[in-house]
Amino acid sequence: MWVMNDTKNKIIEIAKRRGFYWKAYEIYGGLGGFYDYGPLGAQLKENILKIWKEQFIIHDGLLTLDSPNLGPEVLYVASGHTDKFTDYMVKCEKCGHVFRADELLKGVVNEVEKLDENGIWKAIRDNGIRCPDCGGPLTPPERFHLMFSTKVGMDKVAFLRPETAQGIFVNFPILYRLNREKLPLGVAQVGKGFRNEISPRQGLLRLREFNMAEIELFVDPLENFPLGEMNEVILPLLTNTGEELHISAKESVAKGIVESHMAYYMGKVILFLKSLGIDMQRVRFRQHYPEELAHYSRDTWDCEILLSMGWVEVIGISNRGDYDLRRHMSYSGRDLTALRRFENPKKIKIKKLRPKMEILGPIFKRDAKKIAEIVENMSYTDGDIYVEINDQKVKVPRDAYEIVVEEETVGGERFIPHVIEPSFGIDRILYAILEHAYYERSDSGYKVLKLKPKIAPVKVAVFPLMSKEGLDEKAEDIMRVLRKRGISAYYDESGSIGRRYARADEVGVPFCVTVDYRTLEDSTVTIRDRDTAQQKRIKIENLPETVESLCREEIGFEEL
RNA sequence: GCGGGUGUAGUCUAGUGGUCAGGACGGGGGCUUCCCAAGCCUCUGACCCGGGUUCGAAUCCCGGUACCCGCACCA
Repeated sequence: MWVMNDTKNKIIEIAKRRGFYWKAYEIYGGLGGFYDYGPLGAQLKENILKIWKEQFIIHDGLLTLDSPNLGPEVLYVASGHTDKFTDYMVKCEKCGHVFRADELLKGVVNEVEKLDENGIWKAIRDNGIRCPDCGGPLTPPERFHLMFSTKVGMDKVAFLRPETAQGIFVNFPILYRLNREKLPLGVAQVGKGFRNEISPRQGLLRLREFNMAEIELFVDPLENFPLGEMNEVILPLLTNTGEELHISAKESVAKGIVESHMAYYMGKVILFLKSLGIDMQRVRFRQHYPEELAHYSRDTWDCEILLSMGWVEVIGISNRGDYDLRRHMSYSGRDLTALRRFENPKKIKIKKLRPKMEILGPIFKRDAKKIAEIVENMSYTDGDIYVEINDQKVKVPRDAYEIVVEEETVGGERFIPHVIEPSFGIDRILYAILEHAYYERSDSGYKVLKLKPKIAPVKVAVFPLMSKEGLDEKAEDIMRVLRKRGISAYYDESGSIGRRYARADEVGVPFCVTVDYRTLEDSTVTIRDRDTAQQKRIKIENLPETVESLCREEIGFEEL
């Protein structure tokens, strides 16, 4: 374990020294759970997100949404977060241990979740509950809010979003229309989330402000999702019954282990992580135990990556059912349903009431028209009808209407879509990439980040073998040409050539170009591959193109 | 939030109640016979913050803050 922990410390050291990330606000002593991304880290994050957007948004034609970080109180009341995100904590006065009050009262009091602060305190005293560790007396409960709150304007309570998802749910009707009223409808949002963690730890792994990329896939629960290209992707599964399986996505659905939409995304996640350079031997999907599920979730599979501190959740795929839309419907009063179209529109015969005006008229005079309207819209009935009009109940006799049978065509039925939510912790993924990319060369012990060219923050370093006799100017020219092609490049003439290679390796620069004396004779340069330290010589005029295809991973270095 | 530990240049670290806080690596400049962190010269730069004890505190004490480990928490 200490060996593994060592890796973590080395990553932290490089991250700070070379500019990937570091604790925020350090000159004021720092602030727990907040980090700055430095030049390399910010670029790395951007590259990760670019690939994410390509694979999840563009490839699948999802809609993108960019909604605010702050939301009104009612939004989070409806979502269930104000309830579920507030814990009442009690502390032992003797040994100082802190407990969740609801945990202590479970089994002692019915409907613990309905108790407020006073109710909890009363229940603790009435039942003589004491510290489970040492038997000491407990303090009154204290609220601990896991959402950051603030005021909008003078006094309107608002919360910073703990997930980007709610912004998508409340926009379902618009998005549904923009998708031409078709399901499945996938909406993606990349942005920040905020959670006031009790104790943020482990650097980038537990942040109070973090980067997330979320998809809400609205589906018809009656429809099975075709897995397409994901059919044969092998999923490493750990079920909540403790079963470990390596089976294809297709099989996982066929065996009833994974719901089809979720299986599709699990396949995509595997391909995504592979393209980021994550070691597939250290990836698994772990199914949540029923008691572990979030308040909105019916089933959750966490994608976990093995890091030096153990298995770490980086992506969660949840089946949120119709929880969110149902809640927002009831709190907002808006219709958030979708239409399930029948393959063949159904003809339905319905019995309706048709008022007979010749009878209603004489009885009700002026009110006859209004009463007729009411009767017309009533569901089928027989016998005398009582109708309320002008605050009075009046009797419509049976002979004042007749029963007719009408045929209607029904095109479909309305239902609340279910939501499948793959949610990506970008900061955790970024950290996992660094750990999996890190190694020390066996011969020299030098540190290397074997970042894939696609995500490497810097693609090329250009060196003059010596900074004289025009080699330096030539090298700087080459760097400028590369930059103009949109390739992130830097120039380095400081120190020996070996040191410059080492410096580049440590931050994962995949390719180094060196201008030497032969360059002046035949306009060729050497290009060096980080992972093998091998060099090839190519013409300067071909360099930008070559580097471009290398960085797009269209060709490998060995093919040069 | 609790218990334990830690906090010295960009990084890793030495150190003691009392001269100028030492080293290594890094970084800048220069020299060099220059393709994998070579060498030499030179420069750069630190005692987490606040209070207390003391003639004197980076060192001891208290508080804060941050990190690490454990507990708890982690929708």
